[in-house]
Amino acid sequence: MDATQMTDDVGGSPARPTRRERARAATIDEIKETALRIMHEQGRTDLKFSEIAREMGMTAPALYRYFNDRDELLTAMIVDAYDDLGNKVAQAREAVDPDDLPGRFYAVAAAYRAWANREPERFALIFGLPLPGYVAPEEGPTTEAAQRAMMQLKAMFLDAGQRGELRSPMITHVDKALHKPAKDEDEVMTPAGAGPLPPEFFQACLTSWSMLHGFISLETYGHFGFIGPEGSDALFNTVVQLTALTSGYPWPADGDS
Amino acid sequence: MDATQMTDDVGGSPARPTRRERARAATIDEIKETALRIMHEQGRTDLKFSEIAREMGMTAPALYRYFNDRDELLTAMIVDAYDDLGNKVAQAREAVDPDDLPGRFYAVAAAYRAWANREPERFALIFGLPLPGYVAPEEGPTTEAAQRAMMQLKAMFLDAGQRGELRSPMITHVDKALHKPAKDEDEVMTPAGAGPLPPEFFQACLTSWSMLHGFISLETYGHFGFIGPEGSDALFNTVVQLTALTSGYPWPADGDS
DNA sequence: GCGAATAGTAATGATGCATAACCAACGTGA
DNA sequence: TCACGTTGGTTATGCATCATTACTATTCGC
Repeated sequence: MDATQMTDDVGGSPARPTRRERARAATIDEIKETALRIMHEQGRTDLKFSEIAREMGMTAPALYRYFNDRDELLTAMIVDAYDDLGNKVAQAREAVDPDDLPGRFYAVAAAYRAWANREPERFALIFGLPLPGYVAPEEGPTTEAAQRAMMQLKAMFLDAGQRGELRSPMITHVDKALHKPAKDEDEVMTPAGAGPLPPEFFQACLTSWSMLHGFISLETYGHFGFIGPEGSDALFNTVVQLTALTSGYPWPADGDS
Repeated sequence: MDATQMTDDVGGSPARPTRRERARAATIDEIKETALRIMHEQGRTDLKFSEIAREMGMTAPALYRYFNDRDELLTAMIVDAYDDLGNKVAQAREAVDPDDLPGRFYAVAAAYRAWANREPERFALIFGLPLPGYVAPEEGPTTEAAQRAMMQLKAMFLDAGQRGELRSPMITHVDKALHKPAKDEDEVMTPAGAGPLPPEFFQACLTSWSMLHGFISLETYGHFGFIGPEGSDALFNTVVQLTALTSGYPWPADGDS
């Protein structure tokens, strides 16, 4: 029934994706790539079936074979965006010596920033005002994808915690409401084999996200244009530093980068 | 020529706005109010002349008498949004005892937050991805309005500085690029009769903005839904506290609110 | 009151989404 | 190898919306 789910259908033959399935998957990828390209070219986050089809040398109704409606395609685009962001961040983190915790923290922040600056439309797609008609499917794939991406930050704190490198976060109160995230979500967000993250560091995780996200968001949309690129870089370094220091994450005594 | 500027036109008859001018100004206000209402009702930041007109009991082409094109109306909406935000923040600040600096800081942050939560569309309009076709007029009114709003934060630091209440911000490097914002902008952003803000506090001003903005942006777009309203409040308090502490702004030793 | 500027309407053309009906191609099984 | 069913695609249709042109009515100011 659901066209988009036929590709990764379970039960069938996991070893051998049939020829048709491969062709279908390729077309789906091409649709998404085309949609993404149009988003970049035009600086918008909404999509027009007719335009995508035209760009692909197809006709609009054909796309309905692959996505039942606009929202389904949008959902796929959002999930892809979250996953791409998460992958880029994870990749950046793992490219740094595991013992260099500050380096990993900086790499994660820098990857987040670079991704946003490189793809403002995708950034807006997942972190901006939801598109007019769009309603995210309840408890659906977008939420899960968001949690996967968010987990990258949490994993970093967990890792530092397991190495006993976390200092106490710079906060006076740890609020009860933040002690326990919903259980099922916690399962998703906690990497296998890791103990639970102490509540104060979960809170630190969220404040870190906020701080980094604020700079990145303002920069991405051009609100720091008046301080120039060098100013932006300097400000970013400062924000990263403050984020690490306040969250209890290891940071060199006078390190600037 | 420029329809939107006829209302606050200088030079003309300052004492006596003619009947036509008054009617015209009223209509312009109604257009903007209607546009804003539609934005709220539909959760979108773009505008459709036809819809605005219909809502006003008019027809679309009539609006072109007041705004030459969509961009002109958008510019007016953006300026109004910045001004409203700035006013609300200033208002909140001035409602607190001038000697209670932490209270003022919190009030400003809370006003920023409340404004964003109350008007997500306006928030997106000025802090989100620019609308597809729209190009902000160079050196135009939007930039000035943005600076006026931003000045509220700067003024708060200036005031604390004049009272000798500022501690050193928690940063190791003050970057040259941030030392001198462009001169003309500095004129706009510095309230009359105040000495210049030392560079490290200008930097602190920007980091404060980033930190607060990050939380507010994520919360406004529903990314903190999973921690619930109490969790959001707690997180906000923490972020405000961290912002004040890291920026050198006065904050009680163990104050939570 | 008269004329010009201003406000408003009706008609036009273009575009987009979505669906239905129809056609082509491919691959599997007899 | 040939026919049939599944899948992919196009043309045709209905509906809705928006910006603009050309035209009409109103209203102010002298």
